[in-house]
Amino acid sequence: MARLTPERIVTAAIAVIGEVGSEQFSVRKLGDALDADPTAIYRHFRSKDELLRAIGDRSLSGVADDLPTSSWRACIRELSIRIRAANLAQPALASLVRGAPPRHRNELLITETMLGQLRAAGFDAVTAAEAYHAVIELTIGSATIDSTLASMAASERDQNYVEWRSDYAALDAEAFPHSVAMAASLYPGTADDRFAFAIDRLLDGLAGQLVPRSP
Amino acid sequence: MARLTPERIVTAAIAVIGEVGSEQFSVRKLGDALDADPTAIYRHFRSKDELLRAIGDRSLSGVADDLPTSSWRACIRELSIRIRAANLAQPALASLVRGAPPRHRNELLITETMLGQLRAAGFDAVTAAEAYHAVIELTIGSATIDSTLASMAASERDQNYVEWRSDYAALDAEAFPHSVAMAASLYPGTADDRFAFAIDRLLDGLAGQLVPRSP
DNA sequence: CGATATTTGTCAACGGTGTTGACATCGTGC
DNA sequence: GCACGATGTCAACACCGTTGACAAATATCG
Repeated sequence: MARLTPERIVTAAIAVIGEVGSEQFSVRKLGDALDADPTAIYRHFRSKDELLRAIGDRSLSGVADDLPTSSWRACIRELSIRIRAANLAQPALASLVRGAPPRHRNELLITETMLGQLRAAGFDAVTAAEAYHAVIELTIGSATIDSTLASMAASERDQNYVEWRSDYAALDAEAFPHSVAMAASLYPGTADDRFAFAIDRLLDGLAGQLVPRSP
Repeated sequence: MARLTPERIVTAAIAVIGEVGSEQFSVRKLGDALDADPTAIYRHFRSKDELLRAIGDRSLSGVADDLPTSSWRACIRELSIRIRAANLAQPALASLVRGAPPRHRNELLITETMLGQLRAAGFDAVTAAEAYHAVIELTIGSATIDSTLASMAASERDQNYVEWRSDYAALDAEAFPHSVAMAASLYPGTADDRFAFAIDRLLDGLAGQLVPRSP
């Protein structure tokens, strides 16, 4: 019987990443966690990158389940919030999104769901595609920027915000008047709040593209 | 006289990245390009990460110069397009944006410019901060997603699009009806076009937050 | 100028990485 | 039972970022 399977490897890899962080994750550590020779992994994945993609897809499982059906906006909003959360929890997802189109199961499900919602909302094919790309870009960008912060404890995170704001406040007020004046207002709310604001404004703008003259 | 300076090192590093790509960039290759021992670099930068940040800031030079003054939307639009272009040309910028707030000169200049435009447009401090974060998130996300494609030749890139669309078209039409139906419409226009659409819709949404009852 | 102190470049080395090829072992189909 | 392919093991390759000890060059000061 095969002791190792792709599923077991991915599960163990997620556990290892949870312990040591995605930066320090290595094939050798994964081998140790599996009580197997590190190179045995290469019997199931062609490369570490392929393994990372599988990890990414795993962490997207369930993301498109039980979404709100009240409106296309509510559905896409919730979906993008979940995608962002999955990315924050699992930075390995980054390697899945880099340039390559969705090829794995859960990715395809996300695309299908979003395209379906946009079409049902009344967007024509090209605009729906553009809107889809826009939502994904914003979601990935937010996750990328917040990823370092998300891996910190809440208190440490707050401490960072305090420091950053005082850094801005300490700038040369002549060269950077607005930064200084707004120092206290920067990084408002939580990172989740800021993303909610951003996606809501994007959805506002997208809604404006809909049926300019029908009702 | 000091043969090596931070400026020379950064310049050489950008050249090396241009040749071998940012993935393959290493301190040893940089040392070769400088005709110096690789470890000499550590006399000028504490770590490779610090060097990457300096590279990032260098590639942002001029990004905030001569921006359109016709409207806040035109200004922010152009600025974000330039930031995205800089990120695509120089993937090392990614390490600059990950979680850390702007600390280098050009980054601070970008923040200052954008905050100033938003305040002048009439946004209150908190909303201006939220809008700033939203624009940056979308810009970084688009650059992240497009970075792999941007490093390819135009013909190769087109070839990729063709393949991806046919991948979608070949999906199971029962499980992924919208993906199949819209296969030909996916990845519309150029990546630049798609970003322009996205930033315009986000700016639409942000404009909707302005003075709901004044004029 | 000379002597001294600090900065800068060189070298060897450490501990780590992803990956490959040769070899042994195991489970399964004939 | 045997052969064969899939899987696990081991040693090794070619890299990587980084550090410490030492030499050369430069700056500082009497």
